[in-house]
Amino acid sequence: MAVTIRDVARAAGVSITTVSRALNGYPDVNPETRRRVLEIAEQLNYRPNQVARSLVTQHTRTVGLLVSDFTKSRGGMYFMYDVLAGVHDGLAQHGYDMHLVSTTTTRQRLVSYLDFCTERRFEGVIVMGIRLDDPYVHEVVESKLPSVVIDLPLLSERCGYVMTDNVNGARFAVRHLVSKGHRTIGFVNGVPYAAVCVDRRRGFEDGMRAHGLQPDPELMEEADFTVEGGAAATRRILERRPDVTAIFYASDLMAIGGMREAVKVGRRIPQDLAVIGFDNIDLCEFVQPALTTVGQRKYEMGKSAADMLIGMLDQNLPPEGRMLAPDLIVRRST
Amino acid sequence: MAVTIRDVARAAGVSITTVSRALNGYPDVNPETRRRVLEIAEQLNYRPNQVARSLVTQHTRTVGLLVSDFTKSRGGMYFMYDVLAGVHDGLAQHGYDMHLVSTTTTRQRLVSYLDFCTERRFEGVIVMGIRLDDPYVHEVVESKLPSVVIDLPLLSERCGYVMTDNVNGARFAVRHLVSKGHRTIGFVNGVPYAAVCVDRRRGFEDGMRAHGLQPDPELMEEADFTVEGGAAATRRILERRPDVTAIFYASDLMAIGGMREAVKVGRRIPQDLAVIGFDNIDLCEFVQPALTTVGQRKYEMGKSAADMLIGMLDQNLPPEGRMLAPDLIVRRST
DNA sequence: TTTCGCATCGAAAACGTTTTGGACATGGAC
DNA sequence: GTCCATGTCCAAAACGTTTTCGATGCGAAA
Repeated sequence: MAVTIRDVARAAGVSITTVSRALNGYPDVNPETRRRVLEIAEQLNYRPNQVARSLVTQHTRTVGLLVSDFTKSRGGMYFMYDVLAGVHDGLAQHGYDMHLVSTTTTRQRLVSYLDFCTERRFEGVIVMGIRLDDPYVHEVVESKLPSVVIDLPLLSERCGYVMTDNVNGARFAVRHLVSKGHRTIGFVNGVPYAAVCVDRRRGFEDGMRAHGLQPDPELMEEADFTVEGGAAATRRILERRPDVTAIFYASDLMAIGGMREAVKVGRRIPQDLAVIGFDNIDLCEFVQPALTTVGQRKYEMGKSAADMLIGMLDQNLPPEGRMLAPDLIVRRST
Repeated sequence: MAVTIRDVARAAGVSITTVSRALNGYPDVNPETRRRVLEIAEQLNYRPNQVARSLVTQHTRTVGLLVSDFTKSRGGMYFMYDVLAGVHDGLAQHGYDMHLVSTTTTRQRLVSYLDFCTERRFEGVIVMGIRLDDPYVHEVVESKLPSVVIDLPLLSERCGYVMTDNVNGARFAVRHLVSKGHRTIGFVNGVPYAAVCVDRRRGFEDGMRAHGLQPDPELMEEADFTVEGGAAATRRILERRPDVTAIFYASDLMAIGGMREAVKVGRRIPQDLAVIGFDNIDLCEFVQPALTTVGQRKYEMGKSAADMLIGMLDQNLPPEGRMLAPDLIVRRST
C-alpha cells in the first residue's frame, strides 16, 4: 500500500541500505547518489515508517502521560491544563512524543499502568493526579521504567518527582492571615489520600505553632476539593465556631465554595471572614471578591518534570526530588 | 533485554506460532498446551511488544489528537478540556489509544500534520481548535487519512466534522435579549478566521432581522476571545453608542471582560446593560452576576467526534457533518 | 486396508526499517 | 608491484510479532 524504502531503492537503482543512509544523512554515500535518492523519495512521496524504525532501533521516543480519570476530576482541570502544557513543551523541545493515557483506559482493559506502558515500549512516563494509595502507581515507581511523578513525593532508582513545597505554602498562608491580625483560623483540607494534603496540613499546624497558636480540631475540616465540599465544610466550621475570623483552604475551588457559603449566612468577606486558597487557578481573579491564594507554578511543574525525565533518558542523569517554591498572591479576600 | 515470544516458546518447548496462538486465544491449540504457555508467559513476565505487533498487523490502534498551541490559547482550555475528555472516553471505549500532538510540535520539526501522522501510522486523527486558514489542516482533510474536525465545517471523502449549531445559538441569544425588551443590541464577535465566528455573526444578524431589527455596524466589534479583548471592544461600543442596552458576546471570556468594563464605567448588570455569552464554561457560574450564555455540549462534541472516527475505521461508515444543538442557559446577567 | 476428517503443531515468510561486515575500485605511497 | 587508505556501495541479519501453508498423527468411516 504505502510506499516503502524498498520502492525508493528500486526506483533509484540502489540498495535499501544506500537509501537509508542517504535519507538519514550518513557520510558514506556519494553526493550525486544522495541527491538522486532524495529527489526520488520526494517524487514518490515516501514517508518512513516510524513503527518499523522503532522496532529495529528499540526506541519509540514516546512517553506516556498518566492522568487519573479525566471525566471525574472536573476540578483538577484548572490545575492540570497548565501542567499538561508544560509537560508537552518540555517533551516537544527534545523531540519526544506524548501519549495520553488515563486510568480509565487501563482499568477498562484490565491492565496495570506499567504493563500498558511496557507493551507500547514507552521510554518513560509522567504521572499526575494519582491517589497516594493507588497500588498501580507504586508498581511503576518501583519498576525499571523511568518515571517522574507530579505531586507525590516518590523517589526511587528510576523515579523522580516534582511538587510544590506545600508545607511552606501553607505556612505562608498562615503567616499572611496572622499578619492581618487573625488568631482564630480555620482550615479546610482536601482528601486525606492526596499527598499534597498531608503536607498542607503539616504546614498549617507548623505555621500556627510558629505564631504561638494552637491548631484546634474544632476549626479543622476535610472536603473533596470541590466547591460544594468546601461550602459544606465551611458551614460546619461556622456553626461549631462562630468566632472564626479566617479560613485557609487547601484548594481554590473549596475556598470559592467557602466564600459562597459564608456570604449566604451573612458574613462579609474579608471584613467578617478572611479567605485564602491554594493553587492560584484562573478562577481566583474572577470571583467576588478576588481570591487571595498560595500560587503553584503549574506550567513550571510540568516543564520541570519533562526535563527531568528527558535528562534520565538522554543523558542518564539520576532522578531527583524537586520542590518548587510557592508564592503568596494577595487579592481582596483577605 | 526484554523477554520475547521466542523466550516463552523455548521455555514451553513449543514453537512461537503456538505461543502466539495460545496467547491470542486461537482455537487450534491443545488446552493443556495453552495452559502451560499461559503459565510460562506469566512466570517469565512476558509482555507482547505492540510495536512489533503493529508492524505486522499494519494497525496501531492509535489516533492523533491535533490541537493548536497549548500554551498560547489559555482561554481555549475551558472549552478544550471537556472536549478532550469526550474524545478520550470515546476512543477508550473502543480500544483506541490517543496520541496528543500540538501544532507547536509539528512546526518545530518542520513537518506537516499529515506527514507527522502518517509517519507514525496513526489510523485516524481528530482536529480541534485550528484556524480556518491553516493550510496544513486542509492537507489533512483532503488526504486519505480518516479524520474528523471539531468546530470547522469541513467535509470530504474521508473527513467529517462535528460542531455546535452556532447560527441557531446566536439566534437564541438574540431572541432571548429581545424577549427581555432589548432593541439596541451590541455584538462582540471573535476572530474572523475562526469558523464559529462567521456562523455566530450570521446567526446574530439573522436573529436581529427576524425580530425586525437592523444589525448596526456601529454596534458590532471584533476581539480575540480574551477577557481583555472583550473589555476593549465593549469600551468602544459603549463610547460610540451609549444607548446600547444589551450585548451578545461570541465567547464567555469576552463577555466577562465586557461585564468588568461595563461595571467600571458605572453600568449595572443587568439593569443598565444585559450581557450574554457563548460556550457555557465553568466560569459563568462564578462571576458576579452569573453569566447567561449559549451552552455548547462540549463533552458530547468530543465523544461524537471519537465515535464517528471509530465508525469510519471499524465499520467503514462514511463521514458526516454533525450539528449539535446549543441550549440557552439563563442566569443573572440578563 | 484405504481414506478421510480432525486436532494439533511448526517452518517460514512477511511487516519496513537500521546496522554490521564486508566487497570493490581507485589512487597514492613505498 | 605491493600495500594501504579511502570512498562508495550492498547482502544479509536483526528487531518481535502474525499468519499462511502444510505436516503429522490418530481415530473413524468406507
